[in-house]
Amino acid sequence: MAKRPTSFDIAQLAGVSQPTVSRALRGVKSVNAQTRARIEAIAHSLHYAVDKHASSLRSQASNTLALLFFEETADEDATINPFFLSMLGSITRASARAGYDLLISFQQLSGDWHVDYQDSHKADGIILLGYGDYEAYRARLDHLAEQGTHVVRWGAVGTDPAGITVGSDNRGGGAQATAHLIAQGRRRIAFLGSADSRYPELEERHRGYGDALAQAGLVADPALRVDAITSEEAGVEAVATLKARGAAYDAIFAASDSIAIGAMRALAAEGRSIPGDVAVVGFDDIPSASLTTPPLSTVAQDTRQAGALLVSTLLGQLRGTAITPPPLPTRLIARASSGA
Amino acid sequence: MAKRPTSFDIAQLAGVSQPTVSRALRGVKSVNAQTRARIEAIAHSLHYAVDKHASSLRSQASNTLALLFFEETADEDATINPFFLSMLGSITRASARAGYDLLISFQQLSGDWHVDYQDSHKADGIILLGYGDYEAYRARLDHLAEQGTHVVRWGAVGTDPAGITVGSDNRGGGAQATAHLIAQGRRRIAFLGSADSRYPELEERHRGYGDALAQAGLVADPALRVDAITSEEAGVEAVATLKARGAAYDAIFAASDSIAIGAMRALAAEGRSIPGDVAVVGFDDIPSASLTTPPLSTVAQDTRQAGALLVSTLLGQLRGTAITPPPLPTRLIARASSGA
DNA sequence: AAGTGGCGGGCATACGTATTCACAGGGCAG
DNA sequence: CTGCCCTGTGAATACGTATGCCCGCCACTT
Repeated sequence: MAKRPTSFDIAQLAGVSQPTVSRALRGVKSVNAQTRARIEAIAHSLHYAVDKHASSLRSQASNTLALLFFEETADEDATINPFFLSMLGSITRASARAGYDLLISFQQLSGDWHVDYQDSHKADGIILLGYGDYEAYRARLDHLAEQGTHVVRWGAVGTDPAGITVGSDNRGGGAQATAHLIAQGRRRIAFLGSADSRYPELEERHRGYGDALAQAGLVADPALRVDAITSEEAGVEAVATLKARGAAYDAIFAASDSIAIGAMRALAAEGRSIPGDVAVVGFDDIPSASLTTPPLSTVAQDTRQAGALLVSTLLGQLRGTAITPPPLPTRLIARASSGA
Repeated sequence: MAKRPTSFDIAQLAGVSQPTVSRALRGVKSVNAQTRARIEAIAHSLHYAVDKHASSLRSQASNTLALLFFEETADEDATINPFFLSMLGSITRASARAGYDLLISFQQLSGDWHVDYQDSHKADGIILLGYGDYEAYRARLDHLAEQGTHVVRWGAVGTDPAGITVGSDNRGGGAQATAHLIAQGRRRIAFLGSADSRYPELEERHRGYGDALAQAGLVADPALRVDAITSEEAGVEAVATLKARGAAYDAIFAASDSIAIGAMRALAAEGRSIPGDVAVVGFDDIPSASLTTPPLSTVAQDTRQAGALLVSTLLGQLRGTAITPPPLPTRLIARASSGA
């Protein structure tokens, strides 16, 4: 009574053998419908649940996915990028819906996560989340690929050199944001982000920025491009850099909301009005974006779809039907910061 | 070469038996130091990692914890309470530090999560997170307790009738917030939350509110207490309710930041200035709190400690040294919304 | 009447590790 | 010199499930 029931117990009560119980509960069709029903009834009444470890050991499949968040630093209170956090929900749900458990962990780019999950059979597949210097872990990704480990990343579709990547249409989103600013009559639009290939999604957003400028017959002024990697501090510094350069600008397209929020704070400190003096558009639509003063216009990524797509792509890989899905469309959300 | 190495492979290479490998890698002291060193070297060079499922099956311990977020609704885009999300980091880290993997999932209060984890051996212990009608899942908690499942909840310490609970000093925090408002010269302080025993943490915060009023020789006016369960909508409605009642008030203590943010929005819509007409204090210090206009004063819970404490308490239970830790201290963060 | 296929299900075994027991050899006290 | 304990290690086995293989039976062909 105190012990957990096993498939043998069920078998005995049902008057069949243990393998039949196993087959019945997993829906193998070679089991007679009546027999199955009887077994299921007994299993249910005993609160029987398949022992996950025994099952995984035998079948060599853990029915588990791992979600790895990458952090730039080992800092304990480093807050995870809110955008990735917002994908947590949809990933969790999509994973559950597919019948997979989800392991979660935070990793440094430099750690040896690439060994842990593969070799211990903890998970059948891995989802990687986090901006970060791509080159820094490319070697590890390649290593995983060699081993046949299944990995999906959220990143810049079609640009990443290795592995399967799911992502938004960053270039299109960058163009949307920039075109929107142009439509508001802005002409001197600064780009706060990175055109560096180590950050492919930011690079793509910068390309979109260039696309929109070109479309409007404008020329991108190098003096208006400032490097900034996703964080509020980076946004603050970027605005300081613009000031130091003496650059004149009437709008900012920030490659992420975090940068945008930092930039807005810095602008306010400089006494420049938003959107009067400077219109601002961000990227990601994190929850805080609607609470800033003024509320931040931004390019929303479809996080709900994103999670589902990450999981389904990964499962496709597991089943051998690997596909690289097309980029997800983005959506411009015009709030007050861009003067809409 | 293509196959994962097993402990037998290591054993063969080291010229010992498989059990010795098992012992060596787990640090059992009966293994000769030289032998151990040799085994470890070989294991490392082969990228060997213990198969989690085989290990768990044999030892009957999964070395895994489960983190369950409770949601009120089955709504797909329901956003998780940001406060709980902020504990994710510290829980994840604390769990990893203790050598445990962490499974995560979202559950409806009404689901049958109480069966899944216990009976399938997925996890050695469970961490429950989420406000919610306590009565609704009390039966399930009791059920788990009977089975000897190890569970820890984040909640109201000492008030919850069953199971081990870790939580902040909600009563003290409520008093801090209220006393702060009184110190700002406010006398008609509304409480937006719940004094209902189904939400013990909110009830405790209300008690603290009462404590502070009494301390100042003030009397709690029932007309100033409005029910609101953690959400921005609830905050909006609560302010509407106050207006409908024609209640006069010069301050609001909201039992959570979400409520406070909703309330501030409603106040702004009514044309009342913050903190001029109404001072506002929230609870939780969610990330958005510093971005509102004006920035929201609030009572911060120590989420970092919280995660560590949840995990260590749970592990204590597993080891049979169960203790109920004292409530964590809270900290008042005075921002502009309270007129500081 | 003798094949011929399914269908349903039992038997044996494998998955990779941890643990119990037994045991060899050496040191040491009697 | 004998018995005894201690240190290290090997042999055997258990954990609970999934799966390959085989077999008995019945319904149909020819």
